[in-house]
Amino acid sequence: MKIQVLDTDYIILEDRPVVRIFGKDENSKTVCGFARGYLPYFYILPAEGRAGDIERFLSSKPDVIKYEKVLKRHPRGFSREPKEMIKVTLRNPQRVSELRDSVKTHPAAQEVFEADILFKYRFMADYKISGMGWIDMDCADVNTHTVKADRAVNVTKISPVDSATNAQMKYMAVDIETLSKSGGLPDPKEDEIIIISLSFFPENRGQKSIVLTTRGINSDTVVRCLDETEMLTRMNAITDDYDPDIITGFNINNFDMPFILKRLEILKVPRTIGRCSDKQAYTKEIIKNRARSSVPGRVVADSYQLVKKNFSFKRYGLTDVSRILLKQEKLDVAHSEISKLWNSGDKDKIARLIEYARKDAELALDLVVKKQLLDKYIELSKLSGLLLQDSLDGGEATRVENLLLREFNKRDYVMPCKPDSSEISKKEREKEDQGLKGGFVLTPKVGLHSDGLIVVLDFRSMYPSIFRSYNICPTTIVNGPEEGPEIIKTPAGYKFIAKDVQEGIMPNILGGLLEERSKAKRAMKTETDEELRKVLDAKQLALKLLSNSFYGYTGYTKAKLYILDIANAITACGRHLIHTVTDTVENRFGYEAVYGDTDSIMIKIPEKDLDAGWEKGTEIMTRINSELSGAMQMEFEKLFKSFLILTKKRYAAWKFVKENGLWKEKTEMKGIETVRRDWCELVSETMNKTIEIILKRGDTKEALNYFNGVMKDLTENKIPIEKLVITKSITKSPSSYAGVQPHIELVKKMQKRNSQDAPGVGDRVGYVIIKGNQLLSKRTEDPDYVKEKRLEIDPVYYVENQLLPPIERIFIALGFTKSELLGKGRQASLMELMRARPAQSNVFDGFVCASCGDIFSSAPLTGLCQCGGKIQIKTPSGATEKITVPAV
DNA sequence: GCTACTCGGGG
DNA sequence: GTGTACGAGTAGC
Repeated sequence: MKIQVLDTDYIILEDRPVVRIFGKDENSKTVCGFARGYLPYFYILPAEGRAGDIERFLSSKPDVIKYEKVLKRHPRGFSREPKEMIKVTLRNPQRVSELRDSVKTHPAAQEVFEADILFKYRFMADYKISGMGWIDMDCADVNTHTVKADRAVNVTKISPVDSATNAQMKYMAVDIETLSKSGGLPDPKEDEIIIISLSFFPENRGQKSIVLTTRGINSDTVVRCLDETEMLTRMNAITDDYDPDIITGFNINNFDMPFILKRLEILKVPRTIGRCSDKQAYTKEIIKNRARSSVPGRVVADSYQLVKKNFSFKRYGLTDVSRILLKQEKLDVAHSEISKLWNSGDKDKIARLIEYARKDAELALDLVVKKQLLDKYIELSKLSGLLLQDSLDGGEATRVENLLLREFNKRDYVMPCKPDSSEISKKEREKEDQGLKGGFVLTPKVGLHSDGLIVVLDFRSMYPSIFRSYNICPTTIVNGPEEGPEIIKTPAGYKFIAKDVQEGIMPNILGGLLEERSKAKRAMKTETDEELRKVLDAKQLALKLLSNSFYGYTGYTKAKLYILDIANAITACGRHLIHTVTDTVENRFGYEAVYGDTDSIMIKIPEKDLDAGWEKGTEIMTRINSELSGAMQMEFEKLFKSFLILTKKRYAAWKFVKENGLWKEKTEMKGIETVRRDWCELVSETMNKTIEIILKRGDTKEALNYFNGVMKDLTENKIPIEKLVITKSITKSPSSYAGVQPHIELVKKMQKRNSQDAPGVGDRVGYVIIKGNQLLSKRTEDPDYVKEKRLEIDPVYYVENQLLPPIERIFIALGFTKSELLGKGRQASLMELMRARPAQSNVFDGFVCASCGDIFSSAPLTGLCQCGGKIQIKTPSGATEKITVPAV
């Protein structure tokens, strides 16, 4: 029988482990296979001549079933011969850590290997099983009540099957509504769940969603329950019946799942939402705000976490995320309204709350299903071997390590154990002293380049290719004084054994990954089915991610194979390469390299026509590549028609790419933020427009005029207030804030006006800064209130604190001075004064009234204090400068 | 310019 | 479960 592996775990039966494999067969039926007879083991390298002592020690241990001498290769440092090690086999995985720790401290043991590999992964590695991979099992049906599956079987033989297909998965999204007694976030110890909404893909018995509730009216998709206990019991029953493979929800890992599990525990309802009755689901909060759930036989995938990892947005609330990604609206119910609706006694209001909950679960589901958010992680599982759950939750190091284990074992190498905390701090100190140098960044020719084209050349997969071309691997590193033809010396002087003597494992793995990636990319070009094309793209991305993780892994102090020399060897090769290329381009070809970072170089050519530039770029690429070794080649894929460089790592470019013989253009920005959560929309809009004018029209004067126009509109109150709203969130009760914070001051104000509608803890407050002569933080105001009362916004604040800082960087790179930037005119001269002072000296600290001593962060436009006194410039020393701020 | 600390998302 | 844990963005020197 063939199944796709979704999850594995093990149970202990008669003091021996039984591995359980949960999967889906070709008809998408659920299968659970039991594999008996597989036992945990690890390796010991005895100190010189002390193998006998180790054996005597092991023979005294009742947990040990057997031990035997085996020949294994040490993973660190090149050696021609394997070493004699002792392989210990135990009966129970749970006893391994104890034995491992006692062996580690035994004086006759030099090093212990593979003694910290999860039993299920030990099993999967030995049987070549990957998460989401297909296997063929010889098996016989078995009767059991311990697992919930369409079929349960005893497995006698397993072999991996190579298949790119995926079984149809069943998805269920969960969303709960709760009421909070405290007023803050609900607490499962205190507060109960009032609504559970579940949504399904594919449909569950013809229904897209079901809402469980203790109030409201029964219908096809609304189930009225007596109490919370019944609601939770029914949720369990629905889960059993529908039998989802994937459980999702928006922020389910940090809210819904822990909440539900805690309520189940408190109400003594079994927590068996997984595919077995003998193991409860659990969540563990690792560090604050970082919980992870485990539901046996299923996968918990948090759509919030998936969106956050795969898209770059300003905010990640369900409202914004579904609007952008799904073009769907969430039903809006402010959380303060939930209890009002719930307790209203009004059927319609309760129905509205029910539909709100339903929509939330549907959106959470749609995100995962419609945006195919799991595809990349499914591919990562197939490649690395990790279970899907761990591909979703784990980091890059976990993936690399799991893959390394399999590949090392294939060639009789053993993997080291993870370093303990004292070893990690030792490595951190080493890394601190020796340092890990990064890529080389060419000094940029700051400013606008629009007099000709820019040819952009990149090394494709630079670091992975360096592993390959220098045969860099922990297993090939040579540390002694040896030299000679068998040894490759890298530019920084690190040495590795030549590939024809012995190929490194990392170079070998990377060769496979790079090849697979080009295959996937090629297949993508001809694939017409949109769905399949997306899967190929996910695979291609997974391959890129995984191959790019190897370099970082070797420099990660918690890695089993952290080797700083390798990380340093790689970046040094990279710097050497890009250096050589730059030198060739500038000194031999006679072009100007205007910028470059790590693996890329931007070359200015006189041609202005795109096709001519394309020809020239290709020629430059060919000339460079003919001088490089075959393994390291540069690619020419894009031209910049104009290129605005602000500093290292910050630039904007008008990019042109040739696709199927046609030119496609795009603005490319690196390191220039146009959206930031503490900037109002006007800033983003003005920045984008300014950059666009500069790049596409090449007219810096026009850009400046545009900017001056925005400032003018601002002072003349012509900017819609919506574009001036700044949002910040309230994280704790307003009274407990130590300092004065603008948005908190506004909340206090709003509470005084109407405590009912004032935002509370956890809410985001949108505010604007209005004119006035008080401290900035006192001049925050509710945008609606401003509209209603026709208050004026403070243009000085918006120019000074919002617009100017980012825009100034752009104009300064273009060679403008601040006074040119601020223009002339009465208001502007004040702005100029405010701007100029802190730049000249850093004694500027705000404004002060000469008569009453009131302090202002920005000067009142009247130039006078409320008391009528003159405003002067204040310095930190307390001394007030004699300069009086002119009135406007 | 760098390092330390905070906060997200959910009700 | 043979366990292990974030990361961007902002404030503060």
